[in-house]
Amino acid sequence: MQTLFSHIRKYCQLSDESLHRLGSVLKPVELEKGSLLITEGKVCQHVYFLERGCLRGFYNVDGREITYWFAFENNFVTSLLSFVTRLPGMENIQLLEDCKLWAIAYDDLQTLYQTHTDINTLGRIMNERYYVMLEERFVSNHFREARDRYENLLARAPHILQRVPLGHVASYLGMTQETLSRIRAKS
Amino acid sequence: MQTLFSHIRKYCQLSDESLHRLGSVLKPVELEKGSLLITEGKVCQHVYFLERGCLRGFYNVDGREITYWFAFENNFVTSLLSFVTRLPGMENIQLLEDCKLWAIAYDDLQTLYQTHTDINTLGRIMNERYYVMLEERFVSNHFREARDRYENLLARAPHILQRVPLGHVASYLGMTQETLSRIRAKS
DNA sequence: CGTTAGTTTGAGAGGACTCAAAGTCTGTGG
DNA sequence: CCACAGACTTTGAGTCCTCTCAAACTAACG
Repeated sequence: MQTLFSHIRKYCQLSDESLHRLGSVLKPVELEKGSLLITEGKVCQHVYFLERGCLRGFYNVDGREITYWFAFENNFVTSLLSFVTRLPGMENIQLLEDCKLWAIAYDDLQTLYQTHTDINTLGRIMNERYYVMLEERFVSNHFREARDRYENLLARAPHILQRVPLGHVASYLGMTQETLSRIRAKS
Repeated sequence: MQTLFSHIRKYCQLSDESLHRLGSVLKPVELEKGSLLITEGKVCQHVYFLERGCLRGFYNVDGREITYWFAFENNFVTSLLSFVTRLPGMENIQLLEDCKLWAIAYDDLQTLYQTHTDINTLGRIMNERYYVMLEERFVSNHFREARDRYENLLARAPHILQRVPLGHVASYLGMTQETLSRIRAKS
């Protein structure tokens, strides 16, 4: 839990009282590689903090899995769309390694938002950061050539290639596994 | 300004005091079609509320303009990345019609966030909503065929096609203007 | 050492791109 | 009311990238 607290401290200062309250509603979760943390068709009830491991978010579009997000240590994870709208989401989140997480339930978080201003601020700041990251991803996906998208990823987040199966990365980059394999071969 | 207030009211209840304070820092802005509201290389200093008109956000990638966002009446507009990080952004925002906007400066907004809890909450909720919209866009862009992306747009936001030049829409959909024109011809 | 998951290689088809040119629409001034 | 300029859209032809389907290869693990 200290890992989470020191992660939070990077973005905003919480009072001891707020940290204590936050700590009291966090539940530890350990799951093994391959299992699904969040599945489509359900209302997402938790935000998770990923302390160890990595995972991917994916959609089923037209019979194929579209991976659009990876998370590694020290990141918050949820199906934000479903979590925020309280509607069933289309998103799946799958563990790519054995993971250690901390979960906070929707109702608990809303209560904290209302009772603790600094946690409300934390929520806003985290949201801003996630928006910004998604936007960066979005723009880099607009590179026309598959090769450019790959090289952009290589420059921006090479660690992804070291920990994630190629097929998922290819999907993340909007190309087939075969194309990505050929691009790498020619590097 | 009432337009803005009633827009806000849809998402969260602000106290009269908060509305009054918000109103006191808003500056009206009127600009004509074609002008740039935000340009790359600068730190974005404002969030705008678009009361009338429409505009687009675009990046210059590799010598060509990539339109990735449109905004119409009753939307907040900013270069969120630059606004949040306080770093120069790569984003441009251009008016596609004559527009009426309300501007709020960064410092004013931060002050309001600190002094008025309900405005902080509003900021968080707006961020959540914008994240969700971007994510939806992101996923719909993963449709493989250009035709599918077009039809998805047609189902989701047909008004865009009625108000925005085809070239921008094509860029928004990640295809050339010629391709989009041919797709429409075959519908 | 066999099984399975993951990656690479090959061949052929087709969609989207580029460059180029011809239409179409709209508003302005004569 | 017409003619024209400028912005926008469509059409054409040829090329190339990426896709699909298939099969072989490699690595990891029990």
